[in-house]
Amino acid sequence: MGVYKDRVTIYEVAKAAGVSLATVSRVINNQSNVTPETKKRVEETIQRLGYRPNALAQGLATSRTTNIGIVLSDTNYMYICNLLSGMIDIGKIYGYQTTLFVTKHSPDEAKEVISKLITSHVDGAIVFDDELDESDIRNIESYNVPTVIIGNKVKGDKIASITLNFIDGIVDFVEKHKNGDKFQFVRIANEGKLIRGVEKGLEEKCRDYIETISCSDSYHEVYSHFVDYFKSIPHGRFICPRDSIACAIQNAALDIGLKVPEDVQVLSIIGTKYSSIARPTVSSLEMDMYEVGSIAMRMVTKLLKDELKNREFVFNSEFVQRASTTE
Amino acid sequence: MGVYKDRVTIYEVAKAAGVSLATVSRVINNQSNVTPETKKRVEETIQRLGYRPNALAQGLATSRTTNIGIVLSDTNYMYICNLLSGMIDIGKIYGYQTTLFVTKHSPDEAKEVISKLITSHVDGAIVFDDELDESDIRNIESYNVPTVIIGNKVKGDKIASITLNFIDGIVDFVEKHKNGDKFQFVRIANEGKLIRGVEKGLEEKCRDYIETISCSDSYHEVYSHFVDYFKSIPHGRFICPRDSIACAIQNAALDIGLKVPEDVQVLSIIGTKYSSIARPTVSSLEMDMYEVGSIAMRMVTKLLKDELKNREFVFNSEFVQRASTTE
DNA sequence: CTGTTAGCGCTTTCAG
DNA sequence: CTGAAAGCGCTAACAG
Repeated sequence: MGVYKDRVTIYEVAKAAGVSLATVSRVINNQSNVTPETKKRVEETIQRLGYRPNALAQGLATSRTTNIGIVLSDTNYMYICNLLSGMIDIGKIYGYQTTLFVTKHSPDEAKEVISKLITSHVDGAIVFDDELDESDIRNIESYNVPTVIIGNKVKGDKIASITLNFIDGIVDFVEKHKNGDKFQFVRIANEGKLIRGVEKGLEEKCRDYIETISCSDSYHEVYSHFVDYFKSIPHGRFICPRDSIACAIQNAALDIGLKVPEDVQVLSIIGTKYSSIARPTVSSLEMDMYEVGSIAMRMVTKLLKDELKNREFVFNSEFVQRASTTE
Repeated sequence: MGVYKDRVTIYEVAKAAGVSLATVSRVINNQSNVTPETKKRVEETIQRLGYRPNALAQGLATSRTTNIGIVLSDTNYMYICNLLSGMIDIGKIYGYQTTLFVTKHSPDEAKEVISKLITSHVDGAIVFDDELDESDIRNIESYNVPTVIIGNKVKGDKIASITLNFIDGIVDFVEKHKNGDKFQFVRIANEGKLIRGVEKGLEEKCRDYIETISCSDSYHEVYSHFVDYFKSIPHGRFICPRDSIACAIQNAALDIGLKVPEDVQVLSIIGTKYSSIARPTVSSLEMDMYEVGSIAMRMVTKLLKDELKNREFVFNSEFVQRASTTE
C-alpha cells in the first residue's frame, strides 16, 4: 500500500532503547528522575523511530487533554474571527489546542453541541454563543468543565464570565443626540443575543428616541431595501449591529444622492477595521475582540489551575466618532 | 466542593441497568442487535445518570476520533474565516469536529504544529498553510493521516489537493491593460505562499509590465505610506493581495485629492464582501472561499473512506471589474 | 440477543 | 534511578 509507518508505540520505543515503558514515559514527560545517558538514548530512539505519543491514550490515563473547547454561533463574521484569533494565540502560549463547536444560531444544535463538548473531554471551554442559556452552562459545569462565558453573566464554582458592555456607550450617544430624527434600530433576522440585548437595553432606557426596523442579514438585501426606503423617506439615523450593515445603509443613501451624515447617519454597534476603511468612515462602538478573546483564554487557563480570583470581567465599549454621524 | 457528578462511566450504566457493558456499548453505538426493551432500559438509565461516552476512550479503542485537524496560518483575515466556515459547516454534516492548528506564518511553529497534529490523532487533516512544504505534508502522510492540501500541489496515496488559481485571471487582466503605467505589485511582509506564488507567476509571465513595491501588513501603515507616495507620484496601478490593502491605497489617493480610477487604480487579488462594500468598489479576483472550504472538507471525508476519485481540484478565480479599475 | 474478556497506548504508584 | 503492574473508559471478537 505504501510507506506508512504503523504508528510506533511507547512499547516499541522501550524495547528498542532497552528500557521499560515507564522510563520512556518519564522522558517524554520531562520528568527529572532519569539519568542523562538513559534520557539521551531514549530520545535518540524516539527520533529514529519517529515516535509520537498518542494524545488519546495520554488523555485517558491522565484525564487531561490540553484541549479547550470553543463554542461559537458562527465563524463568518470578522469580529468573531478576531475573537477566535485572540483565543488561539493565547491558548498556544499555554500549550492548549482548540476544538471548535459551532451552533449556527440554532438552539437545537446548541444542545447537541454541548453534548459533544462534554464527550470530547476538553479541559475547559469558552462559550460565546447566543442560543445557550444559563441552564446549558450549568449543564456544562455539572460535568466539571471549567467554563468562561462571554456575554452572559453566570456565576459558579468553575465558571467565569466576561460581559461585553455596549449598551452604556450607545445609550450615552443616543441621549446626547436625542434631538432630531428618531433613531432606527436595525434589527437583523436571527441576530444573536448580544445584539438583542443591546436592543432590549435601548428599548428600556431610550424608548422615546428609538424605533425598530427589520431586515434580513445580507449586505445586498439591506442595500436594496434601503434604496427603496430612502426614495420615500430621504433621511434617518440608523443604529446597526455590524459595520457591513451600516455600510449597506450609507451606500444606499449615497447612491441615491443623499448625503452622509447630513441626511442619513449610521452607527455600528460592533466595529471592525472596516469601520475606518469604509468611506465615509463609520462611527462605531470600539471593542477589541482580539483582546476579549485573549482575556477569555487567559481566564480559562487560570480557572483550570484554580487561580482565577476575579470571576467577572467587564469590557466597556467606547464610542468612536467618525464621519457617518454628526458631533 | 459542589454538585459535580464524577463522570459516569459505561460500567456504572451497565450495573444500574442490569446489563453488561457490551450491551451499553451496543446501545450507544446504535447497533441493531439489542432487544427494544433492553435498549429502552439502557437509554433511560443513560438519561437518568447523565452518562456521556468518553471520546478519548472510544478513540483509543477504535482508532477513530471523528476529528479533523485544520492547519491554518492565521484566523484574522476575512477570507480565511470564510474558508473555515465552509469546512466547519460541512464537517458537521458528516459528524466531524474540527481541531484548529495555527502556525502564524512561522516555519518553526509549522513544524511543531505538525507534531501536535500527529499526536492528536485526528482522522484527517486539511492544510492551508504557506509555511509547510511538500516534505512536511509527506511527513503527515507517513503517519497515515489522510490530508487535503489547499494551494499546494502534492500527490500521494492519502493526499488530495486543491489548487487556487488566481494567476491566470490576473495575467489576463494585466495583458489586457498593459498599456499605461506599469503595474505595481504590492508585496506585504510575511505574506503567505499563496500570494507569493501569484507574485512569482506575474514576474515570469508579465515581467515587462510589473514592478514591486513593499509594505508592512497594516491598513494604517499602508495608508500613510501611500499618502506620502502619492505626493511625489500622483498616479499608479496597484495589485494588492487583499481588499483591505487595496482600500488603504485608494483611500490614500482619494484623501490627497486624486481620482480613482482616473489617476490611481487598485485591484485586489483576494476579494471578500468588503470589495463591493468599499467605495469606490474594488475590482478583484472572486473566489468563494466558503465553497473552497466546503469542498476541502468533503474531500477529506471521501479520502477517509477511500472514495475519492479525483485527487486534484482546481478553483479558478474570476476577475470582477468594479469601480477601482478602468475597463 | 447478551455477556466475558482482551486489548487500545499511556501514566503512575509501588517496589526494588 | 528504573521496572512491574494496575488501570483510565471503551470496543470488538468470541462464546454462549
